[in-house]
Amino acid sequence: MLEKTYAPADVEKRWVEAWSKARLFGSAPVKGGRAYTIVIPPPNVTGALHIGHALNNTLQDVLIRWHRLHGREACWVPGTDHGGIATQNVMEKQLKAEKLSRRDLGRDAFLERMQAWTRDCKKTILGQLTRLGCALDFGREAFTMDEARAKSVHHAFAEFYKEGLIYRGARMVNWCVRCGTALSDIEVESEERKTKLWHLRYPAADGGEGLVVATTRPETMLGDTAVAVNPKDARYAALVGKKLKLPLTERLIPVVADEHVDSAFGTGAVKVTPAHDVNDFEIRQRHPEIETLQVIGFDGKLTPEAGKYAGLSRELARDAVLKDLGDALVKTEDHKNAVGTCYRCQSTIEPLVAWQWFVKMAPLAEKARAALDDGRFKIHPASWAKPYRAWLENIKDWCVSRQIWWGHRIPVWYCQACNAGKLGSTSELYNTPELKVAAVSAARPESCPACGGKDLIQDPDVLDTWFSSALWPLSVFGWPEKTPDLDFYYPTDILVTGYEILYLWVARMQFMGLHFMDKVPFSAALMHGIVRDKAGKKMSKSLGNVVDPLLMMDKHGTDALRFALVSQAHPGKDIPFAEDSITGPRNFANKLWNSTRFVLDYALKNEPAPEGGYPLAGLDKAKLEVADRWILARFQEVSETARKDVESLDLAAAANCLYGFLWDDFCDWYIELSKAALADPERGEATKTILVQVLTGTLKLLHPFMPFITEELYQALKPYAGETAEFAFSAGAPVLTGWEDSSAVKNMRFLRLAVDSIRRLRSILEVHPGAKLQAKYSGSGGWAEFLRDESETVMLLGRFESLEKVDSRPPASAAAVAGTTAFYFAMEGLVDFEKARGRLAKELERLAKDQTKCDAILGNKSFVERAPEEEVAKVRVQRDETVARGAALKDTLEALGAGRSNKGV
RNA sequence: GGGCCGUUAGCUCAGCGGUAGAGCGUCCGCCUUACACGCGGUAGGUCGGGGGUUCGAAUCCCUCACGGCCCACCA
Repeated sequence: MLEKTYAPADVEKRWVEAWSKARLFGSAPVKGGRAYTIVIPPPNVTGALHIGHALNNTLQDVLIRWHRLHGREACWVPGTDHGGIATQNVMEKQLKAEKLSRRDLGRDAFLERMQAWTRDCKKTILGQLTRLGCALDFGREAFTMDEARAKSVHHAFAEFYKEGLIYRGARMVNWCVRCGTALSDIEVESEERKTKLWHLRYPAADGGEGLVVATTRPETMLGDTAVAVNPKDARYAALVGKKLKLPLTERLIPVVADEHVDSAFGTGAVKVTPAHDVNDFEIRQRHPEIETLQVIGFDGKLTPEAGKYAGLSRELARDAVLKDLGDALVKTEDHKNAVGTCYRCQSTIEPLVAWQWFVKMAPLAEKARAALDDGRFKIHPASWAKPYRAWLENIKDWCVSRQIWWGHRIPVWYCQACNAGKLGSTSELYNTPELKVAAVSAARPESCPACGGKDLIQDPDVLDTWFSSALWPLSVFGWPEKTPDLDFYYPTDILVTGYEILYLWVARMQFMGLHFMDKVPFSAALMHGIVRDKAGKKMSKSLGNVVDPLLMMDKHGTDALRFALVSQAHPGKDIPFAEDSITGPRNFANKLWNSTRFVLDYALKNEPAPEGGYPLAGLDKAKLEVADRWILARFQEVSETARKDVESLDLAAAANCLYGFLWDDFCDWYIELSKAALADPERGEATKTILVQVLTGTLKLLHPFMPFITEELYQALKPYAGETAEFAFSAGAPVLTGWEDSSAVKNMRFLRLAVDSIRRLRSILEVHPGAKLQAKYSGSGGWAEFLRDESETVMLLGRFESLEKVDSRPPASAAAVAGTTAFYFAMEGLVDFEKARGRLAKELERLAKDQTKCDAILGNKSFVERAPEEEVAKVRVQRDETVARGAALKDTLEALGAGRSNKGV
């Protein structure tokens, strides 16, 4: 016997254990089987999971369970990501609390601490995923920095190197001063800031007035080595080729003409600082006569080249320079400017020239573009395809070296002898040009292949964390080994992730997969939105609007949380979420619970299940009643709709469709109707069968969305359903064919219309809900006959004591109308007549409006002539019904006028 | 500066060519023998503005406004 209210905690705990014990989610290649594979977007080992992870993983779990239910060899690979800079930052914060830095510890000790942290964090994360109900194949757990994944990374690096797709070069890179490393272009976020545009006068070397440049970064003027103007700009034509005197310094700098300069912006003259600005760097490449002077160092402080400003931070140097410029600062205006910031620590990016490792992207991107264009890869929603293609077509090389410690060490070795002492004892090579590579290998080579030297050092940098993530769909199946897993599961079926990492991750997986396997790593990507708060703001600790998924699970149940998230997760749309989003789904869980209680306790009276249960096959369709045929037809239709929704990746639509069916169709109507049918010895068995089968089937379809409660209820129902699967997970989808039945659907629609109408009238007349009325009905055509057969049903739902047919309206009766059929009941002693008259009058008004509208439409000749016949017929029927209802209401009003109120008498 | 998405009931969102829908909230009844995490009923919308196509438009086209996002080297 089930409790009255569903209590999730105990149920969830039990099934987590049972599933785990049964190794239910394990998967292995099956000959002739059809895989359905997903690799998890591995969460960074930076801490506990947040609600975004809950969404991401719930969606994947729905897909995995759904496809398992529908017969696929589902495999969901779990794992975590070492998380590079992000994770190192977490550790550095911890160290800071102990008043330590990573350099205090040294590289080895630091990495040891990182490993320990990682172990704990992985445990937390996998525990949380388990708690969320994720059907992950835990035997396949992977980590982006474990031994197997390291092999993939080293192999990919070596292959790229061999093919000339990876190279070391000096470029202007995005340098994060706080993190102390270079970043790739897409790891820089741009942030609009209110700042100033400063106008500075640079006098001519010959004593002339020179010109005025406009800048947003006055401190970099110390590194200016030229001024550029547009070649077509007549204002400055005479100055081109001349020298200017750079204020605050003794240096003379040339004026050059360059197409890049926009004459309309600022003063039309641009100061050129090749060491600290991407554009200026490029201008210098077009004008080799320009020198380069680095005045800001990798530590974010001014270099000795900056003279007396050396050692100041960028910010302080700006203040000092502006102060010292004096009259040379001719104007200051407000200006909005986009500033690059580090996506991991939000500090302002400094563009600096450094020696880094780069991956050549154009050839890789070209393959990805082709896969997109010929449909081998599809993005959902499709609106992301365009920006994705644009990105592929304008791609720049990928800076993959990071000057941090936590990551895959770059597998490159340099020979001291061959590099003529350039290496020294330094652990930083980003300032060291033109190094000769001795070997590309994970392990230390015996000796230098070129000179036989034994003094080899490994590149101190590590790879961008996204490099190993990019290989994830390959590496988790053992690539580069040709494993049976790789053969069976690759390419995977779908990748589910947030749109914010489309370029950082999704695109690069496409690159790697297409390059190394010549096959897309996944044929579809489902890009979901971000979970926001109810005001549409991103959740963040500083705003204090974060919702802890674990707390939600504890308070309302995991299934409720999952359903709340999925039922709002339309592809590509953000999800507004607050704790009250869960109450609806929580109530729904309870509804499932109680409908099962009804079937087991009330319908089946907890009798033991007969051998083989109550199979659908045992039904004789010819002997079924309208309601029976209707609910079966609806169920078949709903399973089909849900299947299509999942196929088109609109999981929210599938969830909502099942929700509506269970609550509205099954509970509100079928269960209510079954109460009479169960009492009828001729219909009892069939009704039990339908109750059991439709409920069990719905629970199975809901299982991917709400695995715990459906498992619990499935276990209770399965003997009655005649099922033998050990778990709902592997029970197979309900099989429904041949139950479509348009006449049952039509009849049921009429029945519902009739009951709705009766209920409305009862409510208008304030008939006590418990009062049983003596009712009569009249009507012509087929419905009258239908009602005779269904009088039991109408009596039950309309709460009538009796229902008999009459030819015309009994005097002093109220009438409820469905189509052209009317139900009457006496009003004697029932109502507050005044109030009822008011409401009836209002409804009459509405009907009159409807009728006018119908008449207008039908009076429109071109509509009648040109619209399809069935549309015209629809309006005609509607008009007739409106007229009939109006007449009945008028009668009722009249009767009310004749009657006497018993209120206040 | 380009591009994309959105603007529908008080709130959050479905609907995407045939008389405006759901959930939550409101209000009014009901502890009706599965469920008060419930049942029945009710109010509430010129579907962002303006044009156009069509017999008919929330739904297609154009345009404007307002949000949001992505991309971009205007110093």
